[in-house]
Amino acid sequence: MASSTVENYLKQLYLEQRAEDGQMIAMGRIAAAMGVVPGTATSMVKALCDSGLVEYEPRAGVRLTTKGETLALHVLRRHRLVELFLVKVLGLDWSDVHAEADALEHAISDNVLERIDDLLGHPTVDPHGDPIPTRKGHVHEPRRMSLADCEIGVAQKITRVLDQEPEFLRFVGRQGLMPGTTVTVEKRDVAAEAVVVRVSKRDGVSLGLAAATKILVETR
Amino acid sequence: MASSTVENYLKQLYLEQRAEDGQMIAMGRIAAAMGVVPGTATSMVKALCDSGLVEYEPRAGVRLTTKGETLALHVLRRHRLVELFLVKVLGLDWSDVHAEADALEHAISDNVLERIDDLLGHPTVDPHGDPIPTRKGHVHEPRRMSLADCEIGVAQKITRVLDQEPEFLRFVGRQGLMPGTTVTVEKRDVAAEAVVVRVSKRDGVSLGLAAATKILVETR
DNA sequence: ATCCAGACTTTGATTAATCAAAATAATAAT
DNA sequence: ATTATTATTTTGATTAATCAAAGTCTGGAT
Repeated sequence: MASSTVENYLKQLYLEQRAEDGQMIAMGRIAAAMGVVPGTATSMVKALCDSGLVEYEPRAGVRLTTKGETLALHVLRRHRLVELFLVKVLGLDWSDVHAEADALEHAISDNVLERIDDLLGHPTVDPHGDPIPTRKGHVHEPRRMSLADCEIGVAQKITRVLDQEPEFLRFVGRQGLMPGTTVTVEKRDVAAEAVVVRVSKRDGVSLGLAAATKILVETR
Repeated sequence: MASSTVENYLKQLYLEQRAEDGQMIAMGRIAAAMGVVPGTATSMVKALCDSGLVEYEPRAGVRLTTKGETLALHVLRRHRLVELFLVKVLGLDWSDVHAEADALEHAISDNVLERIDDLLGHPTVDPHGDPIPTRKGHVHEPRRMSLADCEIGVAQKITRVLDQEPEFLRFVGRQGLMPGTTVTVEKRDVAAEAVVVRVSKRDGVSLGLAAATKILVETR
């Protein structure tokens, strides 16, 4: 059995790998992501390598093996199903569930997880729009188009919010920019790093380019 | 924050203390209950003593302090609410939930726990009839009367089953002796260590005295 | 009173995960 | 090409939890 620590490293490696698009992940990144000093990451990654969960080239970086990726996806499945469960069944606020799920994802058996999956009706995305890997460890990560680069003046459906920080999520919720909502980008000023978005009939919400990048959409 | 290990020792100490009726608990008992060698229990108990969670007298035994008992009751509250939740909301079998709850009880935040409590309507007992401690850490442990010592020929309501072994629980379930059921003890042969119980209109179920001791009742 | 058996404690090692700080390699700047 | 900067790896220690095995009580049995 993989320890919680091992599961967390694998999950984080998977997320970094997605963000960095398949390259080897620099040791500094994973150390920062895990909140440990670099030396700790080095020795942990070596151990993961010995277990066949990652490939590790000293001074080049680290990459998940197929085995490691499968395990990472199982952890991610638990995490995201738990998040949705906490929102849908227990009524927690979507800005809180990330932290709760980080604890629960290591304590849930397959048996319990599948009951949760049944209860939720085999959902495909969590409350932030992140895709839920299947039992077999498959994920559909669709092409990424955000409020920062989608077409202007055309109706867009918000599908995903790429930041788990409670503060950001509360902001998004306040502005009604949660997954499922239909919006239109009114103008985008790259120099000023500002994007103005119209939500339903209300007047435009303006947000920074960095924030806009974290809100993914799909043309309706 | 108390580690899962510390929480488990406290929970076990509480349960042993209930079973042994307030005496000091022998180190051998707690070692056996935790499944560790005696030396491990000694050093762990010393650590608990340093944290003010137990009183420890070398070669005399160990006893929870008020602080330790409060913490133990919080763990037990989590355990029992989770058990009931697993049965009522996720539909797990009552013979499986003990093991599941052992893992989950350390990963559940107060916030999530209180939502579960709300969802279940502030229950007072878990699926085995064990009382659920309140948020403040109070438990009502009623006087214990079992199928082995209750009055014969009088209707009794089963209130509690004192064994978490899946095999025993499945037997109890098969015979319809779960908490809530009304039964009557027909005869009891102490020499033969046998008890015959009538469940509803069906014919008598006979069980050993040891098993009868583990099924608590309350005269209707 | 002495001895013995069983319960308990000590001691020394081990494993997983971590940090601090020193050493090393690779990259960028002059 | 040499130097300076930065990332990474090593080394040595630490903490929590554990075991194995050796040592020590203590309460009966003789």
